Amino acid sequence: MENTTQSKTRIMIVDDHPIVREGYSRLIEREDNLQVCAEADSKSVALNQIMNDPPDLVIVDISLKDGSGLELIKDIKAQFKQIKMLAVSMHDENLFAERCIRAGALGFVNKQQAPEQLVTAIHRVLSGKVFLSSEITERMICRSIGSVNYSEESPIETLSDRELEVFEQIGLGETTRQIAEKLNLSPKTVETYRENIKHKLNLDNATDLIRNALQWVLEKK
Amino acid sequence: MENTTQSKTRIMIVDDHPIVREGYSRLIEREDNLQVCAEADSKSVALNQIMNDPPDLVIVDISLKDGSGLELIKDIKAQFKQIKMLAVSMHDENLFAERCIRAGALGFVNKQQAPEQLVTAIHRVLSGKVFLSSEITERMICRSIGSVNYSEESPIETLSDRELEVFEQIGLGETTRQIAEKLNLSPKTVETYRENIKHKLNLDNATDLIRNALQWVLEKK
DNA sequence: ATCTGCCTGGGGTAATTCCTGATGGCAGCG
DNA sequence: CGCTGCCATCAGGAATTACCCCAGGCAGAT
Repeated sequence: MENTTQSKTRIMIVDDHPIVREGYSRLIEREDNLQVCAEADSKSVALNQIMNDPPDLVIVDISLKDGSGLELIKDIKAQFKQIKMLAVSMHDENLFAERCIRAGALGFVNKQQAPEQLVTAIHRVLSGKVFLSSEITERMICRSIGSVNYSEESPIETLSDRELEVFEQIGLGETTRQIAEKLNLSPKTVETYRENIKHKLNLDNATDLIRNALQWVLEKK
Repeated sequence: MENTTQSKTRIMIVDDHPIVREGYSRLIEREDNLQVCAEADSKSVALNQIMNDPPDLVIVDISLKDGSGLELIKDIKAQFKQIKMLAVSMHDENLFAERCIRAGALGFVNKQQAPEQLVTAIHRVLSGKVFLSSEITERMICRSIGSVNYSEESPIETLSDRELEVFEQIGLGETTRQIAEKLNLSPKTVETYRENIKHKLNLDNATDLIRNALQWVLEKK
């Protein structure tokens, strides 16, 4: 971190699990031309560090404590256009891969994939190309062509980015007020999201909502 | 893995995320007297490997693909009494720590904790001691003091029959009103039960109550 | 240029939560 | 027997939240 070798590509890791960051570091520093220049465990810390010392590439886990990594990706894209981003998640790629790409990432890797995949993804993204699993690639193409019915296997996919964030927080046991504080929103806004989610998922009341969200979080679907 | 130094303690890692396993490996192999002897991404693979070549300690992520890591912990305890176990999870320790200990693990570490914590935990567990956060330790002690029977039972035992009935209904997703109709009670009465339950189980709000009730219902099977 | 969806929040009423307290029953105990 | 404690049952009232309707700004699509 203190030794700035000129030739190496500088990578920043954003994940709220220190042990996972260790894993990334190990994989990255095994490569000759890559080095880890910074780590962060939250959106705010990440943005600060990027401002002080911008890296070439940021690896973002989209499930962060203080809201969503999706927000971070959008912010980085808005403020630092030249920085490339690779999204990582333990969640189902069907649900998040497209969102990450739309938000501004160039690639998406699932944590269950092999470690070599991550390295491959890094190199592809650094060269400006997109890295996605073949399934997601195909799905995105089909959808852009207009095959309407290639989408929405689960009603959860119909949730917007923000709604999905709130849904996850509900599943983590947070109350409306707590979610509002975490995401820096008015409680009223969070209430609206809860209403929207209930409509989209066809849920009748708050109890059902909590139940579904909890189940989803536990099953990581 | 190929170099079998006699003096080193042999550790097995069970986690379904390869990148996370990398992180563990890096931390463990930084220690002079520890080595990673095997990795597994599921319960069945883990049990097979243990049968062929038992390690000294197993690190188990309790959220595995093929069911719960809790099952794995129980199985290992049943079949290989001498193997020590350390449970790891990204989920809230309040939800799982006690269960892991009851299942047979000697320690519990949250993935959000610092990496050094994991190393500390490994050493403690290897020396036969328990590793838990101070919060959980205190909670478990308080509970054993407060309850009549000193066994490792949950405070759910302290609920009266009626309270338990209501608790189960909550876990099944019924609202206060629905429960009142089902049990032929005034909604007010059901509310009182909910209050009592929250007190006895030390829960702060309705969300936590639903969360615990649902968890309990799911676990009964 | 209009339309649609998303993000953000406010207003107002119904419902629920949460705390306090009350009644009667029942069981144990001195 | 009277006292005490626990349980089941409900009520009152204040605070909070859920729920439904609505709206502006903004971005992308048609």
